[in-house]
Amino acid sequence: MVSGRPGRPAASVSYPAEDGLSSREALLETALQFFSERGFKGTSIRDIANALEISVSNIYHYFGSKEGLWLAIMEYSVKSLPLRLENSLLAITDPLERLHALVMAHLTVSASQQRELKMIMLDHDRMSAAGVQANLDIQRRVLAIYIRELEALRQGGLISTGNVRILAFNILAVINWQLRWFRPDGPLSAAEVHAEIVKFIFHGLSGK
Amino acid sequence: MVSGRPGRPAASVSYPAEDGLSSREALLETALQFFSERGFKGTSIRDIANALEISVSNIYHYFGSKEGLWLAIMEYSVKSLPLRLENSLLAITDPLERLHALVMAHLTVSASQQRELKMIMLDHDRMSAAGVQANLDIQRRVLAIYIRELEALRQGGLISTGNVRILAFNILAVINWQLRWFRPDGPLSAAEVHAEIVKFIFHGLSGK
DNA sequence: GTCTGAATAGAACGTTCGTTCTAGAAGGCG
DNA sequence: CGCCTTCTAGAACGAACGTTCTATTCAGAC
Repeated sequence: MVSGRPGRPAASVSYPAEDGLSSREALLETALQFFSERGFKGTSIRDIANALEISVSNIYHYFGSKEGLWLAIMEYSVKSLPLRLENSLLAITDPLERLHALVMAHLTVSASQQRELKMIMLDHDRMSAAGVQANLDIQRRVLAIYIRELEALRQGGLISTGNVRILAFNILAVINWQLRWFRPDGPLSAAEVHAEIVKFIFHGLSGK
Repeated sequence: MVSGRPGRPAASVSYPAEDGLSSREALLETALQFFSERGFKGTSIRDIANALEISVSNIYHYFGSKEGLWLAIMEYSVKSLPLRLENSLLAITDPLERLHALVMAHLTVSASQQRELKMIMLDHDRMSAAGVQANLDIQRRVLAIYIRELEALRQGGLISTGNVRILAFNILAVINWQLRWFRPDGPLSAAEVHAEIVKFIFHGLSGK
């Protein structure tokens, strides 16, 4: 024995984490904060470990690698996005109502998982194949859902567009862009922003 | 003298650059390509130098630092964006026509400087204060132009919105998002995409 | 009580990073 | 020609990076 205090924390003081989080949970939470603010390349594992005042060994113990940590965050959150969007459509048949429900569900998830969704939007960092592939896969599946719903609208004569794909990108644009500029602690409420976005998607500048 | 081939290239072969670009111009072009694809943090100066098969010393000779190279690209391109947008409005008085001209000008610049504008949109890389400040400054000035024009529309009773700021963000969303997904060499023409975007901004899903 | 495995610390490794330093080659000018 | 500035190469440096390794402590099973 040399010195220091390795091994489990002394039980009396809740050591590494704020609150009652386990080390693993604290790592996920802290990594999420850093990744969503500074991206994958912009965040070092020492940043994360130092913020929690623990050793970097913990990251390798729990997640194997830096990318494993990224994928673990994706796993418990963002990965479910396509399914959650599909679920919002289950009981609805009217095409316009379906799209409205889809957008609302998307905005709701955005509000509750702003940082997680920001992570997959910063795709210009290059992580190794598996990581970037997981990101792209989720984005593709979400895009496919929107295209499918818009195509139904178009065939029903409810919208007139030359290209549903461009339309889908435009809708995703306003939803995803909001992740960049909206501040939950700012002057605007999430409900207010969501209402404006929905209005813009369905009627553009001209309002309702 | 040891070996190798330092000094100016042998005049017969146009050495470092493809085509007739000077070393400085070739560096700007190559750096632009890397920065727009992989961001500031994701691009190393050795990436850039190796792609041109020259030494990293050139970057320090011409630009002083990695960030100086970034700022030089901004200087000769993106920095003029706010002015170019203002110029598009000079002869127009009708508020709706002004906004239309603004959007068209913005899309035109986007088409000719897609990579440059992408650079300032990847703001999640953290470069030192001066660099990130220049980025934010440009984005703020563009936002201010849109807000000013939308406010004029609102006061003229031509649009009904609860918040022109959100509206401005929504318009910037579709314009900037297009930088991410549009591929000039893809199946869609720029004109086609621009027309759809304008239609979406002014009328949303419902089309014209 | 002893053993085993999970959890943690801290040093160390090899690589890559941005940058600096030293020096050589070419061009312009007298 | 000789001189000075510009341009270029390449080695080297210190810091930071992701990762590995070794060692230690605690909790629980027996």
